[in-house]
Amino acid sequence: MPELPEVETTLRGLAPHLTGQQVGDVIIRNPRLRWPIPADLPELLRGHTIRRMWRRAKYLLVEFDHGTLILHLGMSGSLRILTGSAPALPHEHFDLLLQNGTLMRLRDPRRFGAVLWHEGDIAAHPQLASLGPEPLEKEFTGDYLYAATRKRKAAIKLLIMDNHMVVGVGNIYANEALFRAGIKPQLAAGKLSRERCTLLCKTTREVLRAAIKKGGSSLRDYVDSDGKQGYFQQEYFVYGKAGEPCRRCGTTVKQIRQGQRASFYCPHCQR
DNA sequence: CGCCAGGCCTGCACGC
DNA sequence: TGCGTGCAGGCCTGGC
Repeated sequence: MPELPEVETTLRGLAPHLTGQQVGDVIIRNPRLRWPIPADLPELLRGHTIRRMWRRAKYLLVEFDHGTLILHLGMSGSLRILTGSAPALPHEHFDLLLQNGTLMRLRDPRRFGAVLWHEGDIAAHPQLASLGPEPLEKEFTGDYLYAATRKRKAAIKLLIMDNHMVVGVGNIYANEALFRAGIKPQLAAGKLSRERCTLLCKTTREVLRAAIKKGGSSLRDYVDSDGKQGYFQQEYFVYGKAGEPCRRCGTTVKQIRQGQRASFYCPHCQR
């Protein structure tokens, strides 16, 4: 279930293997992801060179001279590098073969992910055009968050998970960032002071950075690994801890539902 | 067996 | 009218 740190780690793992390489072939075993994988992708990519790989929100972008391959891991997707001819296992829907024998393989049991092709300005792509700032870039500041949440009655947790507000903050890290900031997830976003916005901005970056750092240490297993990527086994303060004592104060961690998703918080530490 | 997990798009209802 | 906002539904399968 990739959140931004997993996507970033995937990017860092893939980029050295793919950048500068020429595509030999594309294999689509099952095109039925969130949107169909374009059937003409093999013809589009064969012989073309990967110029650059980068990330916007949770979209992985593989740039060619004539367009961009957009990859999204959805909820259960993972990408890994293989060499030689590895037989495909169930749920391994898509391969990008390079002329040097390297193979990038997409596995996505739940098929919420996506493989798309876009020609022209990638920033104009419908899926990318209306995204908010990257949480780890300098545009995401306390002042920005403060301004963007004024008069908003929605719960702060829902808003920091909203890609128009800031991208890449999934359920786990939203819960953890709010705990670290001492902010109750149900609090109406518009009621946050500027100071608390600044703090939340800071803790959001902290939890994401810490997770990326953890992910980096598992990168050595990237090639020819068994492919089990999953979450980095990080110690969470509140996520998944309903009924357990808060690690900070001992109060029982509560679980509620917001926007059909589980929220966890400490009623004592978070106000 | 049924339910839940999760990202994120789409569509609906509402109010200014 | 049109937009921003706030909800809810839907897509999937593995694991409990």
